[in-house]
Amino acid sequence: MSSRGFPAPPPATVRSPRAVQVVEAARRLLESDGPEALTMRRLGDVLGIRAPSIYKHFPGKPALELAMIEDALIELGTALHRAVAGAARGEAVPSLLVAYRAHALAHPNLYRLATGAGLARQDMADGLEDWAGEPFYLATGEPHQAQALWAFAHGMVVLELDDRFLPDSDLDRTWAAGASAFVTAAPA
Amino acid sequence: MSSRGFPAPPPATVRSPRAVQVVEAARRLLESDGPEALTMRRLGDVLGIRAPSIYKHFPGKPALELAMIEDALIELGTALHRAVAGAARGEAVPSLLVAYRAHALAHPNLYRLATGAGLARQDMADGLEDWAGEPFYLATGEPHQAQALWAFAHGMVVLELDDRFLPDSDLDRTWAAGASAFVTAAPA
DNA sequence: TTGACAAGGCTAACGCTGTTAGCTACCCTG
DNA sequence: CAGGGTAGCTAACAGCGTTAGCCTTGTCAA
Repeated sequence: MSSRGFPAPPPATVRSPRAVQVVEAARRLLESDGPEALTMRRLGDVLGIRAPSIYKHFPGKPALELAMIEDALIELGTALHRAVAGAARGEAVPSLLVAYRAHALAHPNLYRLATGAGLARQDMADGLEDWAGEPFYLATGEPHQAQALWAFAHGMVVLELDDRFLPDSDLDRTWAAGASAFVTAAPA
Repeated sequence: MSSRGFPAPPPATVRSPRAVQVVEAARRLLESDGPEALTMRRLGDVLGIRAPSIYKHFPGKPALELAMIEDALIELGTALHRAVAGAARGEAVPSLLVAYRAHALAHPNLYRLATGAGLARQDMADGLEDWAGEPFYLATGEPHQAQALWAFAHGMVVLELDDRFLPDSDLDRTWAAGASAFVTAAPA
């Protein structure tokens, strides 16, 4: 638990100082210029290095992406845990959804990277994904409700990021509709 | 409406006979060998053709993917319209969700292609996306409920396809939890 | 002081990707 | 029989992730 009022994330994978710099540069590149800009050669340019030298710090691009995803999950999990820990009684679900949406929309490219297909989940720090998803269980108190609420939040975010809703949609109301659905359906 | 009991899809883009063959081959390749196998050269091999010759039929890979996505949306929309049209009173939402899940899991790679980021939506046949999403409005009777239900279904499918749920999850129950949440929250 | 070794950079190159340019052969129409 | 469209071809380009092999620098022990 600790003084922050919610459980600490599992220990992150250790990284050399230079590896930390590489991840930071990769993240800036991804967030500012989009996923197609995250290229070993362009990342090398940012670092003042040739692309093959990056392989001195990470065995390949997937490993580098995994490091970025670990950071992203820690930050997202922290935001979600804080949201439910600080919510008034009965307000956990709406508070969680607001935090989820805000965090994802604030880091759209990182969110897409972390939730995209084809990532080597078995190489991720043990328990990190579970810890990041725990707030959904804390807010609903029931595992299937938690999974369903998570699916709703994730679906909303990806559809919103991809501009898949009708142009004049009032998405605040759609999020509210989902929140109230899961609140009224919550077990006693 | 017509005799099928639900509105017909908007007219599809016209394709030359050879273009139809190209799309069919591309679809078989994608469904059987996954997205990384859908390559212009490999597609050419399947067709007994060199990769540059494909450009006689489609201006580029995105246009070819768009054609595949149009087919996918027509099929998905047909399945969803049929599900709500044939559902007993009050059973529209569960019936819709069952059809959505079944269709997506039956064509996982095509579903991912159609719902992935970065597709040129403005080039798609007018009204096709709206028509395919219409069953969600028909099942809920309210636009924000419809969007929220769609987000839940899409989120469930992508999380299920990506194996992001805990290994021993009973996903039938999770789908049921979402269905009942939206049913009990539905307006009078 | 010197030798060994690791860390971290480099160039050259490979096989893959989507794509373009330019050529050629066939077929249908006038 | 000429012209034009259709549909194939080869060669090539730039960019991708990645590997092999080399070299310099710094540290640390003998």
